[in-house]
Amino acid sequence: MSTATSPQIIELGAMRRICSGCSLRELCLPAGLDSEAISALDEFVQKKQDLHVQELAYRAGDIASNIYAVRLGSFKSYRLRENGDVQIVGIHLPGELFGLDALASEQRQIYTEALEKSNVCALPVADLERLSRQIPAIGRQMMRLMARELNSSYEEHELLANDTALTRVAKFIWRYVQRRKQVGLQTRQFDIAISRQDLANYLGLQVETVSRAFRELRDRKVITASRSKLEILDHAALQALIRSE
Amino acid sequence: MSTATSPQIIELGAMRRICSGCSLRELCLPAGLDSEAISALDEFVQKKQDLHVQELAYRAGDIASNIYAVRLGSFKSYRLRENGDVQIVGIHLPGELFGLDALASEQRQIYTEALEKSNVCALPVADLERLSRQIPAIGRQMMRLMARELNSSYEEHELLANDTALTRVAKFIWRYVQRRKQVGLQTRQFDIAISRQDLANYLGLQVETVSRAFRELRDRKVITASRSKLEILDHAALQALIRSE
DNA sequence: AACACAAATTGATCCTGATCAATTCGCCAC
DNA sequence: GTGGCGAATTGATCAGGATCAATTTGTGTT
Repeated sequence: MSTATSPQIIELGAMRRICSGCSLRELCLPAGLDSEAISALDEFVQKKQDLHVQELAYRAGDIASNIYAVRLGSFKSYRLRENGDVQIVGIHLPGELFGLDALASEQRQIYTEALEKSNVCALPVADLERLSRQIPAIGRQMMRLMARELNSSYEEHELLANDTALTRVAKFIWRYVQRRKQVGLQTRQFDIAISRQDLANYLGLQVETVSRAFRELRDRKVITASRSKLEILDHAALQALIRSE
Repeated sequence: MSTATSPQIIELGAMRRICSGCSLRELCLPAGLDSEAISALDEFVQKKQDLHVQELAYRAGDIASNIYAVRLGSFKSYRLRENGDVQIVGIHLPGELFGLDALASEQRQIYTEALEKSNVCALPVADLERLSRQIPAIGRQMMRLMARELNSSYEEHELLANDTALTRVAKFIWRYVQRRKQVGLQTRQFDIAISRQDLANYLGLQVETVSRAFRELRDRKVITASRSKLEILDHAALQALIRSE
């Protein structure tokens, strides 16, 4: 039961204080930077932060003082609709950045909340701006990361505009697995801290529909799933489901 | 009949070659920059470009060499789905930038096509990068513009995940009007170059459903609409429709 | 002015996913 | 281990929008 989480714990132990020693450096802000640039980053990336379940990294209306890199755990970003309902607009996994949307000292438009016990690097925006003036590569990397965000927002648009419930869920799982693979996490069986309710909300569906999609995938022997435990039985079948749309 | 377009023609005449004299400078890249920074921009923003209906500013796979500012006309950005279908992910109006998603010399992921006879400023990315090294304010402005893009992608997520067909159409029209207001264009009656088909595609609906939503809005005396001519009869009612979701 | 063609509208029916309503399951506290 | 509670599942019904099928309407052309 606890085997699914143990690789993460080992990884946490291996992490160093700073980018140079961080196992996520290839995927995070330092990706593609030379060692000089990374050393410069190291001086600023000292602020690490633990967050417990449901703790907010920031709330809408806050002045954006940091961007964040997920070291461990996961997060959801959400807006509050006119009627007070939550709309989840993003999920953040280890090695990914969040809070980029409020760059250049604007006010936060969204809330970002830990889905489980998590740990982040907080990167002060002011430092980053100063730094990218000294080292252009860092500014360029920031741009690249924001561009990546934009591109994945297009993928989301596509999913929400056209895909059936089953396809949405299958795509979500597939992409989730790909993102885990990126950072060297287990891709066969693992925990997803995201509740069915949150997943439904994010995918523009109802909980019941998501539940039925899971059952369908279980019936087709593509996955096994019980609460937060997920096991991919047939990666190929999952991919096939997505391609056929 | 042609009265709806004549304000635009007058505006075109008033435009200068460069940012300093451009009527859109308050909303475009130069927004918030001091006159020194704008002068620096002026040296690079010389490349203007006319595009005819259906002409592509760029296609997926291209190396991104420019970002674009719409001076006149409108554009749609789209992805090609696995099955070859188009998925429109963005609409660009005068005073807005597009092509930001491929910053930092990545390959284009999307196509951007003129919806009508249009005119853009093409800003070479290489120049911009050099420029923002000299003048930090320009780099910061770029960041701010990308952040704005991200935030509007969250609004789109919300719309696609939760809103009914009528609300989607009402929101689209409302936001479209707000964007026109921004740049000082008519907000009571005007042309929308976007076809019902494209609008449906963008909003994740079928053409017939969009058509029925227009009829509903017409029945409620909120708008009049015939093909591309649109008139807002009751701004307040339109806004009320959106708020009630 | 009449024609031709594409775009938009309208109508009828179908189907996917929403909604309403119980259970059942997993997990934590004691 | 047992109890309790929220999360998830399952079932039955409903409805909003998709789909299929004609028309109608605009618009540009000769």
